[in-house]
Amino acid sequence: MTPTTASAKATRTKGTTTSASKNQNPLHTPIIAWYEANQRDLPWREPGCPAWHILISEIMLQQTPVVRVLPIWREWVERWPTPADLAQASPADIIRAWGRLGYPRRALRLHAAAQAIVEKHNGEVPSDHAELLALPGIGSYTAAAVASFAFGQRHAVLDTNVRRVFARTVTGIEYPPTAVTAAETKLATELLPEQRAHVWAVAVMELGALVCTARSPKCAECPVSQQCAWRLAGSPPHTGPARKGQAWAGTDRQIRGALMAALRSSKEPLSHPQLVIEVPDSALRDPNQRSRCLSGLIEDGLVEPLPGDHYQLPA
DNA sequence: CAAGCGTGGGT
DNA sequence: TACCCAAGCTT
Repeated sequence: MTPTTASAKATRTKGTTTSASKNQNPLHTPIIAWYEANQRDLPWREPGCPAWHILISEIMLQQTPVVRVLPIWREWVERWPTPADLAQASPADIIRAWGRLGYPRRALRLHAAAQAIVEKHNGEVPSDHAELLALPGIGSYTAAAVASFAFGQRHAVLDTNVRRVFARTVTGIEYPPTAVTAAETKLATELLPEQRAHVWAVAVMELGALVCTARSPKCAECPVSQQCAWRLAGSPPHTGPARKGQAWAGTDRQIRGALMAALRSSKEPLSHPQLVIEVPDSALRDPNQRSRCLSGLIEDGLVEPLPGDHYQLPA
C-alpha cells in the first residue's frame, strides 16, 4: 500500500482556547476510552491506509455489513490500488468484481468517481469536503467520513449508528427519525470535540455498531449507560409510525437482481429467452415488468444491449 | 422529499 | 417463519 494519507495530514490546527478535558460533553471520554479498548481490527483503519482505499470501503459499506465487504474490499484494493487503475477498468470487470454486494450502481459510481479524481484532482483523492461531496456516489455522510478518517479533519459524521447513539443517549428516544433532520445535524455538530474529532466520530460509530445496536442493545456493556437519556427514561419503546421495511418479493428490485446475477455469471452475451429463464416466476408472468427492468438496467449503464436481442455487461 | 435501489444474515 | 436491517445516495 502507498501511504499517501493518514491522520498526519490533519489540516486542523491544534488547540487554541479550551483544553481537551475541559468543557466537553460527558460522553466524550467514556466513549473514546471504550473505543480504544474495543475497536474492531478493520484493515481500512490501519495507519497509512491510502485515502483511496478508505473511500472504497466507505462506498462498499453503504447499507452493507462489514463482514460482507471485507473480502471484496481486499480484492479491489489489490486489483485497483489507485484511482487511475480503477478509472481504466471496464464496467463489466467492475460489476463482476462487485459480486453480490448489492446496489451495483455503487460500483459504477465509484468508477466514475475514480475517473473524476484522475481528471480533476490529478489522481489524488481530494481532502476537501466540498470536493469530495461533488464526486459521484458521495453524499453527506461519505464526504464527512473520508475527510475525517483519511485526512483527520473535523466534521460531523452522521451515519445510522451515530444517529441511533445520539437519539438514545441525548434525545432519549429509541430510534432516530426516518430522514436526517436539521436538529440532528446541529446536535452532531455541537457534540464535536475540538481535538481528535475524527476519533470521536469513529468511536461513536463503533459503539452504535457493536453495543448500541438497533435491536437488543447491549446496555450492560455500554460505557455511557448511566447517562443515557433513553435508559434513564425507562427505555420507552419507539412511538410513531412503524418504519416500513423494504418490499422484495415480486419487486423490480428482485427482478433486476436476478437479471444482473445471470449476466455476471455468463461469459457470453445472453439472449432475451435465456434471461427470462433466470428471473423469478413473478416476472415470467409479467413481461412488462421484465422489459421495464431490463430498460432500467440499460438506462443505469449496468447492461449493454446488443443487436439481435442479446445483452451483456457493458464492455 | 419520499421512493427506489440488492443482498443475505440475525432474531 | 417473516420480518428487520446494514458505514446512503440519487432523483
